[in-house]
Amino acid sequence: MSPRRRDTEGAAAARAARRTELLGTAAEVFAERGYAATTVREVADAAGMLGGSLYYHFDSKESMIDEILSGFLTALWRDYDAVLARGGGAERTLRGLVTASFQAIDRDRAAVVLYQNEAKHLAPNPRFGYLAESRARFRDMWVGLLEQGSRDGSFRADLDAPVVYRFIRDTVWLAAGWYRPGGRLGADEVAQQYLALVLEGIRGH
Amino acid sequence: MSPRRRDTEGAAAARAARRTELLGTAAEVFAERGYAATTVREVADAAGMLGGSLYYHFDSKESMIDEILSGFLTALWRDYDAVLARGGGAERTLRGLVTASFQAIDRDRAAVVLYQNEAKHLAPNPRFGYLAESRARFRDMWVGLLEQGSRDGSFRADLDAPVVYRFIRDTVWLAAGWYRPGGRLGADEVAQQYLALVLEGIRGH
DNA sequence: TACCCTACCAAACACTTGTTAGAAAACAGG
DNA sequence: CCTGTTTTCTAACAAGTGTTTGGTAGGGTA
Repeated sequence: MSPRRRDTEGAAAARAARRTELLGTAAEVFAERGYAATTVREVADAAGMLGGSLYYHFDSKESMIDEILSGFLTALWRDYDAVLARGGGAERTLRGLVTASFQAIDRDRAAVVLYQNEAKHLAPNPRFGYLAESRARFRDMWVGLLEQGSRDGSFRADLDAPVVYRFIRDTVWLAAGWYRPGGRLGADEVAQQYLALVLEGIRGH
Repeated sequence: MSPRRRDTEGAAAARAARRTELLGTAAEVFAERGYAATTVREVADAAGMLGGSLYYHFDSKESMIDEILSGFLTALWRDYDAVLARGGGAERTLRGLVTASFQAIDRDRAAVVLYQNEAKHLAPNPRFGYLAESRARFRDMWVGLLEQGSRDGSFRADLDAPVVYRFIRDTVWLAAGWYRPGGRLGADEVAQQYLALVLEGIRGH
C-alpha cells in the first residue's frame, strides 16, 4: 500500500468521523426541538459553526435525518437478527428483542426519539422508503413471534393479535421519551421491568 | 330578553360553532403533517378558504393549537374527575380511566395525536403552562392509584413504581397512532384488550 | 331600496427558511 | 516558509412563512 493511498484513506476516515460527530449533535437538536421546527442554523450552532458550513459535509437538511435514521435502523436490525438467529423459544426471543431495543435506546436515544416522532411524516417521501420496509419487517417479526408463542403455550392464546402486536411494538420504544443513560436504572434493568409488566401484568396474584 | 339581545347571542353562537368547525379541520391537518411542518395556508385550504381568512377567526397559528389542546384537556379531565369521584377500588378506577382515555381517542383522535406529538415541544412556552400542570396532575393521579392498588393487593407490589407509572401513562395513548373509529373494534373493545394486557400480561397460564 | 355587518378575498409586508458561491482561514507536507 | 488541500466563514439568493391591511360579496334589517 503506497503512502499516498494511506493518506487518502486516513483523510476519508477522518472525514467520516467528523460526519458521524455532526450527525450526533444534529440528532440531538432534531430530537429536542422536532425536525421540522429545527433550523439548520440551530444545528450548526450546536456544532460550533455557521449554517452554511454544514453544506460542506451534507447535501441538505433532509440528507442528515436520512443518514441518522438509516444508520439507526441498520444497527438495530443487526441486533434483532442476531437475537432471531439465536433461537430458543418464543419467550426467550421476546426477552432478547426487548432487551436489544432498550440497549438501542441506551446507545442512541436521540435517533430513537427521531424515529418515533418523525418516521410517520417522512415515510410518504420515496427517499425514505426503507422506513416502510422496516415497519413491515417489524410487523412480520412480531406477529410471527406472537403466533409461535401462542401455539406452544408461551403466551396466552385469547388475545387479539393485531392489538397485541401494536401494543408490543409501540411499548418497546416508549422509554426513549424519558429514559436517560446514567440514571437510577440501567437499560437492562428497565428492560427487566418492562418484560415483567408485559409478561405478567400488574394485577396482584 | 330583547330581540336585539337574542340576535347577538345567536350570532355569537354561530361564530363559536364556526370556530369549533375550523379547529376540527386544523387539528386534523396538524396531526397529519405535524404542527411545525403545517402551513396556515394548508389549514385554510382544507377548510376551503384562503390563508389570511383564518385570521378573522383566530389571532395566530399558535392560538389555534392552544385552543385545540386546552379544549381537549378540559374535556379529558372532566371525564377523569368523574371516574375518580365514582370511587370503588383501584382496579375499577384503573378500568374507568383507561376506558375514558380510549373514548377520548375515539371522540377526538386528532387532538390526542397532537397532544402526544407536540406537547413536549410546546410546554416550555409560558403560554402552554397548563400542559405542565396537566402532566403533574396525571402523575399524581396515576402514582396515587398505583400505590393504593399495591397496598390493598389489587396490583402487584414488586414493580418499580416510576417505571410502571410512565408505562401506564404512555400506554394509554398509544392506540391514537393507529386506531380509526368505525374499524373492526370499537373504543370500548380496544380498551378491554388493553386492560387485559396491562392487568394479566401476555404469558400463558 | 339603502344600510350594515359578517365572513371572506386579494395583495402585500417583513422575516425566516434551506441553500449556494466565493473568499478566507487552518492545516498539512515538502 | 511555501503550497495545496481541507474546512469554515461571509454574504447573499429565492422561495416560503405567519401576519396585516383594505376591499368586497352577500344576506339579513330597517
